[in-house]
Amino acid sequence: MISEQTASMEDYLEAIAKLREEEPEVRVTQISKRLGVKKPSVTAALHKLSEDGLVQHPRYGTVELTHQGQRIAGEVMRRHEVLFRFLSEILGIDQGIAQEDACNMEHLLSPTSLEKLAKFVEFVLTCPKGEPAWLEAFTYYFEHGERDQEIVARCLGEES
Amino acid sequence: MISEQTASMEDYLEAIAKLREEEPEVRVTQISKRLGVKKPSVTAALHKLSEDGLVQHPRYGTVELTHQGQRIAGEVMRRHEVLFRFLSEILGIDQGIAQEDACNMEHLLSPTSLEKLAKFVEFVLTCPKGEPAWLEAFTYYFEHGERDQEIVARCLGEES
DNA sequence: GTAAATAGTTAGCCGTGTCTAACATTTTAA
DNA sequence: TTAAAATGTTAGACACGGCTAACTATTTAC
Repeated sequence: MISEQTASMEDYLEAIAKLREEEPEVRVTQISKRLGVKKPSVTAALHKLSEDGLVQHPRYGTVELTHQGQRIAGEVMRRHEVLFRFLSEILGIDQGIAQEDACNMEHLLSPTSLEKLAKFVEFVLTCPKGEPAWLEAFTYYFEHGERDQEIVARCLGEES
Repeated sequence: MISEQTASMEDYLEAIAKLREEEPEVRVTQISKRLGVKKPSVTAALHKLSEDGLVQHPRYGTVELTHQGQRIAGEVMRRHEVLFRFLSEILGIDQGIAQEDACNMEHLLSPTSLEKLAKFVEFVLTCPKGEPAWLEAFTYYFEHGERDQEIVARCLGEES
């Protein structure tokens, strides 16, 4: 019942959880394809996760997450989601790259940073009147290398 | 002259570069202490980096980065710096945790995301009139769970 | 119902990166 | 100048997480 998992094991848990959302049965071959690893690697990983009480996997059978496994998979997916949204929706990064980066970093973000980042994303994207002026200003700044004075003035409002 | 390095090797390069900033001579023991690994691990790493043309290291001697090594170390440090500033100065995360998270993620951020994030940090922190109102608004939002209407109004300016 | 195809496992290998124990070198200080 | 301390290396082990080759079990199709 060990819960601290390596990045690799977290990837397996996440893959199983995602596959489970798509199909009623999860099998070694699906996991293998999804993660781009060979089947014996999956078998080995499942064996380890099984020992840690995170998956159930009868020989030649289907794969199920235990409650613990689901909990961890959920945490990983949440980190992925938050990172992905930050990268794609706030920084405006191409979705493919954002997915890749989120996949890589999702194993390393501390709980503290996760919560702050989640709030930050939520704050920005649920801003009254939609996307705030400063996000627009950032896009302009990134593309042109300098600020658009008109947007800046709008951003600063009556303080300017 | 291979340049794609693992996270671990990047850590060594970064540590050497940082130590070199502090002292005129870099030795195995310093690297060992800084990274929290035993000396034989350092020796092994230096051997590999030496083969890749990234460090110079005579037996029992001091460690120097080659130009290539410096270049890579510089890139890692830049990624670290950008991540750290984002986490600590924008999200307002405790410096210790921000350092840790930056250390972990610095090996994984894609060039695209790095540039966007760098611009984002620069944009926010060099905003005319200092810290923009929305950063203040975010802090309030994070701490209280809801928006301060007065700040929102200020943030939105004449658009509201 | 049996043969072929598919799915899954086992065994054994490899590279990475860590460690300890033992040895070698260099530096320091008496 | 030489003995002790500090520094660094080598050798060998181990965990992790991939791989291939060969085997076993299950499913499919005739």
